Amino acid sequence: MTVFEELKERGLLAQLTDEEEIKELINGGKATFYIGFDPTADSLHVGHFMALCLMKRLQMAGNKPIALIGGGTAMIGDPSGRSDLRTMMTRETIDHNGECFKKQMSRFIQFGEGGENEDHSRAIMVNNADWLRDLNYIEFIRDIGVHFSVNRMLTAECYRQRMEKGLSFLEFNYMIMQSYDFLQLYEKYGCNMQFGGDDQWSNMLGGTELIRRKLGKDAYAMTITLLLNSEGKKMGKTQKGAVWLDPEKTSPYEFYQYWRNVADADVIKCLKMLTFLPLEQIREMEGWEGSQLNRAKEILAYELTELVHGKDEAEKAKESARALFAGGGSAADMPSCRLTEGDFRDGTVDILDVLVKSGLCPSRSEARRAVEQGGVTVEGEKVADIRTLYRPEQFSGQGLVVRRGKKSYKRVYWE
RNA sequence: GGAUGGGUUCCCGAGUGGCCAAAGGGGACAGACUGUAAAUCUGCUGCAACUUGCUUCGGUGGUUCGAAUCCACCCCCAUCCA
Repeated sequence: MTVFEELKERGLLAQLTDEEEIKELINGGKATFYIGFDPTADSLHVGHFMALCLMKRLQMAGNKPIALIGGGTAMIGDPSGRSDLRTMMTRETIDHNGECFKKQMSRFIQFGEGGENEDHSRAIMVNNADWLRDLNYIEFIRDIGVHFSVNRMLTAECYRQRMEKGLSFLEFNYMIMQSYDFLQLYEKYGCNMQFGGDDQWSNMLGGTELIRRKLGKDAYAMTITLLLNSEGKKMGKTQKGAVWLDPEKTSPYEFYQYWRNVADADVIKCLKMLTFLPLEQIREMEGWEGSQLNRAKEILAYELTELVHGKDEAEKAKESARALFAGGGSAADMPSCRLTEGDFRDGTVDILDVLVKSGLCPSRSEARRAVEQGGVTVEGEKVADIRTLYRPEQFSGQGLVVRRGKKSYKRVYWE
């Protein structure tokens, strides 16, 4: 099976400028393609992960990836898919974030050193801050700006949505900057293709058109399907925010749990789009029904945790989850928290403080509610009274497993 | 710059002087049912205290026994005009 067929089969492809050409190029390993990442946070998240997987797949087929860190474009902010203005970030923050991206990406993609005899498919990383930040305004609009029609730009989906809510001139320029990136990469590295999320389509088209007008050459663009859940919302978001790839921001256990809990309707789609499991194996799972799908979710969670955090972490997360949900025995690797001297008053802590200190509840009021509604368990015993007290020695050794609701656990201990 | 309409608790959105911690919906959370799913039903949703206190309605001052509600100034948003 060719890469192109595989991508198609997995449901990753959304829009393409020229299907035949693109198929030819990527199947033959002749493409040099780029994907842009705006460093708007200090870690990549699940949304980026799809793009990284795509990069990896194409790299394995012999194509050369260029990871573009948007140190310049991040200073403007992409209006696509947003209903409000982004908060402006300082140059320092953007640069710091870019560095963080770089480290995380190196785990997935093979980067080269840039030597002459290097394999074509080694990836390179560039930062558009290098050519965007020092642009001269007049020169730029004369040179590049002439090629853009405002009338056309306004008809682009990403701007149309913003016509109601308001769109600043700053953000309006984003498309032009991104198009300019493509042109730069085309000239410098012979980059002939751009990939990105489906919400990037109009920005990407801007680039191919700019290259045609400016150089009279053809370049191609292809978008990948946005990973939406069955309710039509972007996946990888929780009420707490994004699901991060950085273990400090989203622990491997939480990461695992996120995928373990996807809706029935989404499992197969996620397996296809996010994992590297062979398609035959996934097709088999498609036939699974009812509670058997639970098994598929476990596979999904394991696979992804392994990809992102490694085998050890994936095993640990799986064991913890099994112990908590299936067995009841306490697992050593579940999230834990340590109490300190100051947490005890008159030699005791009440259950509410335990809940707050462990981060299971944000306030005593909420902790009180949780207990009153029968949602709190300590070592498997339901806590009925909000004034239940605990002594330090009860937390020694393995500590106590405190549970709030069905899915939030913390092992609370005291040295 | 001018005119008009707006800024309410996580979100949408009522509320035009006390009965407002603020209707209603959504979301989130908890319970029941399940498969760590969905749907459904119930509860709950500012903080702290066991029935009382404290902080909130763009900002700052003011009027009043009392203001989300009235007044002044300011900031921000939308629409129309320039």
